[in-house]
Amino acid sequence: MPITIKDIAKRTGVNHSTVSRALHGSNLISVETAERIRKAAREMGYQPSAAARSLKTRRSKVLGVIVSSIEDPFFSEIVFGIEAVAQDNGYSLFIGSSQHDNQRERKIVQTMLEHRTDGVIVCSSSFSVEHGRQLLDHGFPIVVVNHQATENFHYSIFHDDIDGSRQVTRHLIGLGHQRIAYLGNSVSGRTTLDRLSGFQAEMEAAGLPIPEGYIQHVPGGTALEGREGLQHFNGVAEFPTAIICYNDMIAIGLLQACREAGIHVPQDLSITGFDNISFSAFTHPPLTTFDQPKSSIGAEAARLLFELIDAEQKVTPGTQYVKILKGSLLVRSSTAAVLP
Amino acid sequence: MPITIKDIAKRTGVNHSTVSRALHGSNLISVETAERIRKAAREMGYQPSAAARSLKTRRSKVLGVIVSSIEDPFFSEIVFGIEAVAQDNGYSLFIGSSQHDNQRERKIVQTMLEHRTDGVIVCSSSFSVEHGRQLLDHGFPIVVVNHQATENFHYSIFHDDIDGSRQVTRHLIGLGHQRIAYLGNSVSGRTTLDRLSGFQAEMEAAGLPIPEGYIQHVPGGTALEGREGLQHFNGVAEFPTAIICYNDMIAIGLLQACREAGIHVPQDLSITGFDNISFSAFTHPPLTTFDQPKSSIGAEAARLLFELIDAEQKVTPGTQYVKILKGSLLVRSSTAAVLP
DNA sequence: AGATTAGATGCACACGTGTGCATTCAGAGA
DNA sequence: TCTCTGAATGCACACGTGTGCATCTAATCT
Repeated sequence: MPITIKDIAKRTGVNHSTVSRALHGSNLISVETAERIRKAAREMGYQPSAAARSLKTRRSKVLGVIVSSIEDPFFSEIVFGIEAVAQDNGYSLFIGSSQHDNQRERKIVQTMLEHRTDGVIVCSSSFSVEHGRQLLDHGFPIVVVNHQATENFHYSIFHDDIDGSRQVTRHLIGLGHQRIAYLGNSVSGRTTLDRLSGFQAEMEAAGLPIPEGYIQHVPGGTALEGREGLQHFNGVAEFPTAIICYNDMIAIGLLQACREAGIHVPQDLSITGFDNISFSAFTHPPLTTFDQPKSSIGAEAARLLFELIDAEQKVTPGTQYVKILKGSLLVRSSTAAVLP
Repeated sequence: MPITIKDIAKRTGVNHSTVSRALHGSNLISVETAERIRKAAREMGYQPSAAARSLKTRRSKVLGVIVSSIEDPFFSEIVFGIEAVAQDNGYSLFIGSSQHDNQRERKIVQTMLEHRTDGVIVCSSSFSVEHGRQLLDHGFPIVVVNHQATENFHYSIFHDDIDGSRQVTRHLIGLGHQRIAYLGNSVSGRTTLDRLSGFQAEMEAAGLPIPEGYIQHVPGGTALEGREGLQHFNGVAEFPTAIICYNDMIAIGLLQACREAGIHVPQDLSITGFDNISFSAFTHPPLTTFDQPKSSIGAEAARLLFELIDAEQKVTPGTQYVKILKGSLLVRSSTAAVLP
């Protein structure tokens, strides 16, 4: 049976409301009694009941985080950034990973609703519009991270994928590459399209053509899908000298497939990733990639959400707030100058 | 302003207690009114308040999970197993990652206490005894996973590291290796010691000596520490033909260091990992490792915890329950027969 | 000395839900 | 017709906390 403020009140001979005020540092209470009460609370090992507090204050001091898969190192670094900011503001996190499963997503949203989470951060590109609407209808402030359907949510944090992709492409062009291909992820929506258009824009700026079949998409973002990618390019007229991959995991799979096929990276083929997950430093060869500021993205999302919570929906409706963060190119050893 | 059962009561013209019973499927309520109430609840978009419910029932329907670092793929797979069982039982998870930081750990424990989590699963080998005691003093059921100080907690789930390590060692001996070294992680306590003693036991059973300097420890379990490992063995009289690593990440770092030093794996040196994190299938060469049933371990921990919750501390005190799970050897390409 | 004021504390209600007990009502049995 | 029984529903309190208002005391002012 946990200790309550009434227990403390009984022991110190005051009313429970006095205890409540003393523990909140209210200046209505004299310093001596306040100190006496705090001392008793410490000695008795008092821990306030979050349930009772949030029932009364209508603030749960909890943020909901919905992520497609928590074991994906990309997302866990974003969560890391969120958690730091949340802790600084005295908030805890409710994390749910949907695993791209609508049923699980439903249960997670249900949990957020029941726990009256003060706000929700969505880091799942596949998050369904229906569930988003459900949260919004219940008045939940929402911030989405890298989401495709930005028109459905008013507050988003984005990474500048176009800029990142241009930097990667420019790096390859600078190394003398002319036949550069793009291997995308067809299920990731806006993100893959931005990276594709950044690639296209930079190629066009350099006056380089993109041959037939040089733009391919695999249905997913894991290493297994990356392995499949190689087969696509084996079918084109002239094999590329460089392949830009949608993300690190695809690049890693492609790397393995190339090794098995006797294609040497970077001598025969340059390969680039995207995201800079921690593992990409330990591939063979270490992967040239684009370092997305994952932790900052998470932190920024949390900060924006806290602003919304403080504003209590008093922001003018109809406005759309979008914050765009930039990353930086990380050159390792999977790219090299093209042979003359 | 969320919908409450009183709102539903007003609309259907009954008392709120009738609504409460109807939504719980109590047979005190006539089927017609119950259906009428449920219909109204659906239409109004009612979501019960977790705070109010847990305040009244003294059950939060939330499990706490304390993990040392959530971005470690090893832990996230365990969490995955926990989450599945929790969801089946109508529970949600409160996840906190301590990052081996006592201050953060304190905040996490605080959160669990305030939210009156129905139980706690600890997956952090560095979890402090002091915080464990604090949770126990407040009557929290605790299940620890792979924890070193098992004597402080009554309920634990373990992976059979001794057996696993013996299987790995036997595999190498079967390939003809005689000079086998062990690269451990000095900060991981019991786990590394068990893996070490499994190695020693199997070597002794095969009548093989372990030369001076063949047992080394690095202060951590990441790839960077694995890289350091190579230097240790460069100093010994005769270089080993195989190195058993504490875990996959260390093996991956060692693999990279070997490549840079011109040591060919597995021709010159066999290397084994431990845990089978998803990434180990994509190293070069793919890593031979021991597949720890991470998801099952998490699931088993959750099941045990639910038993404790149901028993409501009615278990006889002083008893110690330990469940041990076994994994299986996974042979890939980082090990090979020793050259004659 | 009496009136006023500021400071400190208690009282009582509210938050949303669950549940023991009382109450009502209809139908069955005597 | 009257009593009894069981089904269905309402009443009221409790869970732990926060807060507006009332109350009380002692100090200050006129």
